[in-house]
Amino acid sequence: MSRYYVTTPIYYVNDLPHIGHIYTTIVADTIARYRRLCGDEVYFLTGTDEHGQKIERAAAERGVEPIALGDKVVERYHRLWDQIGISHDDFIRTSEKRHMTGVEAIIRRIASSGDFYVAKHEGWYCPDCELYYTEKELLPGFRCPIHKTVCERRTEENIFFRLSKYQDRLLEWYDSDPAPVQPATRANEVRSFVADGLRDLSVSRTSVKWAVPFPDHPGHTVYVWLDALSNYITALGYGQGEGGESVATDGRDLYESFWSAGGPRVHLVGKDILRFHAVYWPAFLMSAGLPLPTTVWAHGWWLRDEDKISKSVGNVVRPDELMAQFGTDSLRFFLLREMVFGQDASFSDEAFIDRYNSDLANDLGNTASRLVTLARRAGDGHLPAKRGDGTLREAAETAIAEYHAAMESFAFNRALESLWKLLAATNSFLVAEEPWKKLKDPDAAEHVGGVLWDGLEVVRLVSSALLPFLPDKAPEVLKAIGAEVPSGLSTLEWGGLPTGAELPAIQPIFPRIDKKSYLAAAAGDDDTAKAGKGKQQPKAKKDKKKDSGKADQKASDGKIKIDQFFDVELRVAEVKEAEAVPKSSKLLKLTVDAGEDTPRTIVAGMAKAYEPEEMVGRQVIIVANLKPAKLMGIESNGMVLAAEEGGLPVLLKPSATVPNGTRVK
RNA sequence: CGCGGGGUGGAGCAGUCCGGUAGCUCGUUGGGCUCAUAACCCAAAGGUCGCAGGUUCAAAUCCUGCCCCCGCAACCA
Repeated sequence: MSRYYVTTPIYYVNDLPHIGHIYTTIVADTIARYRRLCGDEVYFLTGTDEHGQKIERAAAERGVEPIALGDKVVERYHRLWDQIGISHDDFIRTSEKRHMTGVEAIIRRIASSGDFYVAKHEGWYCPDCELYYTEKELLPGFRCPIHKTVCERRTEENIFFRLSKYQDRLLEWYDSDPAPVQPATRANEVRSFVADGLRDLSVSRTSVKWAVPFPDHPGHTVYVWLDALSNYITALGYGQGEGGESVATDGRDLYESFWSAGGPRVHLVGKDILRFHAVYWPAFLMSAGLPLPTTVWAHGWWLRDEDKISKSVGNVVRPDELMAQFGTDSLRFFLLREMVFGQDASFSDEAFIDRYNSDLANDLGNTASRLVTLARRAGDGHLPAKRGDGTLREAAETAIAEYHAAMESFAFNRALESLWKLLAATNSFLVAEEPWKKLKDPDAAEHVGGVLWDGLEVVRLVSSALLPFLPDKAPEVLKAIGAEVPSGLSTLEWGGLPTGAELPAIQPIFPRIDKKSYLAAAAGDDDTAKAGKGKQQPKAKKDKKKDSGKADQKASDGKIKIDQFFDVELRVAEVKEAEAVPKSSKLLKLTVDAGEDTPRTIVAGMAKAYEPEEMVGRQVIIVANLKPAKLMGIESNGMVLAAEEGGLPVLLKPSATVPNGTRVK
């Protein structure tokens, strides 16, 4: 028995919860429940990250206070976690006083070790965005990519953290045993990132108001990640005492118990934010002289292939609907069974249904069901009077041992596999024993009872082991076989099923899903959804990053005036030279004659469909009065028109040869 | 040399860190059973573990080189 601390990242309230958040949180919950089942004292933390410019701006757009925006999203999280059965002990919000006080305390400790310094930061600043852009991000002429206005060269004073100072200590930490960063491939990535050299980190902003004020530096606020990462200890009461010490909650000093006392401190994160957790956070803690986490575990992503989603009915992702229809436990089960923890995996309705039917409905549900029915017949509505303790016992003990080993290393899929191997062994055992043939034979009664008791005991063990995975359904199975819904250590030891007790009839706990009709219905929904949104959606997706101010020139019906069309100068041009652009998969550099004094260079995204050789001598239609732009460092003066089919361009050309430079209208 | 993921029976994937008869789910074929949620059991077919070298008694697994696929980014002006 020990103390165990497990956290999810705190989720940014700019985003509504999605499958990624759900996954991490379910994993953390499963770990927490497992540790509790093993008798550990567990503290499980999740929460929300609420500061920063994005929130500030999103709130301003809606004309509300940032905190109101946070409140709303937090409400969603609470509802969702409640629905999924997340058993967190605390939910921290970075907008809370307790957190902000704690952040201050951490910052003071870092400051006292001399790791902050003030320096100037210079860059291109857009006053409308209140943001710095790198030169790369700017449009030609140093214009803001969003507002198209000219950015100012501005200098800001920032507080920097001496991250570089911790390079060696971080490298040492990665190599310590047991390895704190998991899985190993991710640890290697982090190690090489650090080994390449660390630059000091700017940890304050003067442009962001919705943030923790930086202690002793009026006008500065704390960089969101320094703020956010601190939650892992501020939630435990760190730094909230008068002198910056930790403070007890409900009579317990949580920080002392779960952080500084030396038990496991596990951060679960998505691989996208590993760097913050495996580099910045430990460095902050080193500087503050505080203990580091024991494990930072980065998991993979749930993927879905856009093409597959639209083309094949079986691949539509709809966790909400699946949850609503088949219960949150089946989603929990799917996510943990299907993904090798640490790697990426893909999500599809079809895979979900297959898993559900074969694992939950058939192997678990049906096995429980056949055993209960048999036992009721054999025992006249009662559990067998005596235990069997036959060959299944050994199989069960092996499987449970494998399960524990897998759970210790977060190999959830393997833990589940072991349990399912045991269920298979049980079905196989039943067929070998054929208890249904001897139900009416009084001489065989004791033997049959033993066989059935053993089978049910396996179901009890498996269901108990599934409590962390299926907090809702596992107890149902246990009740259905006449077992206690257990707590404590002994639940996973052979022999917990009572004998002789009354056993009511069983109802299907995991009713089979009719895959065909579900997928057909889903396909129907999909078509309707497509018909409704079809027009804007692909476009909105493609342009979402670059373009948000373009639409305003169009009339509301989407039509333009003819003179607007004539603003576009289309001309016939002949390709004189063509070559592939080095290191580019899509671009060809063309030199074309548009009837002008000098040939012009156009860079066109057509390398996937056309070889440079076949372009030479060909006439194409170009937009001649397009503003020049740089592509892969080459200035392009115009654009070649093409129809797009299947993602590939198909060039336009005049149906008869005309002089170069001929106007097209 | 942009970053990352991957290439294992028909499909989807484990196994690779810590070499030792290649495994799971689904599907296919044949048989069995009839207690159970059209479920369950048995058997079979099907793989030169991307390619080529190397280390080793032994390589899917370790080393070297190479090929291919998929995301993302840069770049479809």
